[in-house]
Amino acid sequence: MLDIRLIREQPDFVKEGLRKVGADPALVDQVIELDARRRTLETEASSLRAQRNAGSKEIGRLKDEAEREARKAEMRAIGDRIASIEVDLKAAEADQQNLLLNIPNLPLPEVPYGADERENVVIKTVGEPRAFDFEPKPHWEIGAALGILDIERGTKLSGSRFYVLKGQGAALQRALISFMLDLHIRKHGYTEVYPPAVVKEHCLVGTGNLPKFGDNLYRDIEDDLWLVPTAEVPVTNLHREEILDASDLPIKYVAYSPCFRRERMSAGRDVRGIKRGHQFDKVEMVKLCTPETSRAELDSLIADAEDVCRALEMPYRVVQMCTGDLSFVSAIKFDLELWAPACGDEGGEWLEVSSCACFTDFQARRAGIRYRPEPGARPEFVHTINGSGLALPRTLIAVLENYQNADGSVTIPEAVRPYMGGVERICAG
RNA sequence: GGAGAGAUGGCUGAGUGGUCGAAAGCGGCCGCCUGCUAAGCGGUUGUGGGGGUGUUAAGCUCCCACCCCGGGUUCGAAUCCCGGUCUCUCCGCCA
Repeated sequence: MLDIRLIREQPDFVKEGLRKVGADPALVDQVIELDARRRTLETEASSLRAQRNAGSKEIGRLKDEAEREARKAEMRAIGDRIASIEVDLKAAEADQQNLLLNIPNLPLPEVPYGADERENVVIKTVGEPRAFDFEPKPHWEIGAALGILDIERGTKLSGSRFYVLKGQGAALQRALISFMLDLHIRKHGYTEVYPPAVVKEHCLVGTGNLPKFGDNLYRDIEDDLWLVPTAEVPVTNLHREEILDASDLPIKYVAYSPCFRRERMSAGRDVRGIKRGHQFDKVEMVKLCTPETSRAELDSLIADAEDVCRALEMPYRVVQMCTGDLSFVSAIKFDLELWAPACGDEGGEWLEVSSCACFTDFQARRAGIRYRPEPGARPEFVHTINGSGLALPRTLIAVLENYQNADGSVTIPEAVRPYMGGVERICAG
């Protein structure tokens, strides 16, 4: 959510930002209009309440019965006026809030301008795709042949976009999760969190998934709860409606969680293999920090995510999103992509395994996460940052495809072997 | 799932219709005092919104809302009534 004061005081600046991300700048004028109406009603209601408060206090002191009754009638009339203004005021507040919740974040000045994903910028590419002396197979063939991936039975259980990992396949995924968690906890200084995978609506409003993107979420209507699409949601909301001490910042959390997405908008896309499922696992890093440090904290979070790619010894690249491809909540965003040599239509594909972004105070304002810069100072909103470290099925895909051997076996990356009980390769049978 | 108790400021905890944004204590901050520390003394200490003044600053000032949330009664609600959420205790069930 944008600061209404910023919109009010620098409407042209906000419009320019909205234009860059492809949003309608007219939203600014709409919000300003609603805000003016809201403030008029607010002023009116508050002065009437002041009158009633003063009048009511007086009634308490009056002794003359007739005088009291006269005063009561007067106050009753004011009360009626207040009630009717309050109806309008509540509506105005709701309208304004509603509109504000649907306005995207503004891009940082450094974000390259572009209309859509075609104008994203590859920042760097690390590692060389391996030269195969045989035709590399896609992961769904490798997995099926090794008996570690069963897409048919996943579909039998739960429908399309579900799969089952078995034996060493399941073990490998579990090993990757443990490996990543330990790396971030021990080497990068994150605190591990195990959050609920089911949350209340306000958490999703806090992170910006609602009200706009509800159709990508699974929901339990019975208890009015939602399945999380990422651990970002519960972890960011950990400190919702809190005022943190400046000395507590930055807060660095890493969480493993299952993620659930309906993927209705991507029907027909990525149908082959396990690249895009309704349920997947992810290790997610979340930071809360001061505005002054957020840009540097984003860079270090990206470095932490990259460290996973490096440790797994697979080619990867970092892509910066242009203004037109930023998400609703991001002010700046970088994707990490692992190379998968046999995915895609023609000989390999970069798989998005992490999306690292700074949300400035956009989420913090929605979730009410503040900090006190100095003892006694006015609270300010923190900046939130997050990124995967990394997303699981895709990392698994990359391992299977990059580390496959001519005989159909898959070598386990060295860094993961301790988490696989020392197993060095997965073989058929 | 059944029965009961409760939810007040950073914390503990008073307050049952007006003078309560809320006693007291603790903690925090500022100052005084004191070889140092501790103790002591004085002051101060919630959040949000709106108006005025001011350079769309700092500051000053006035008002409103908030005692879990949402309704209701009343001239007036932390206080009374209804609904909800959460916590605790006991019973049942259970990985």
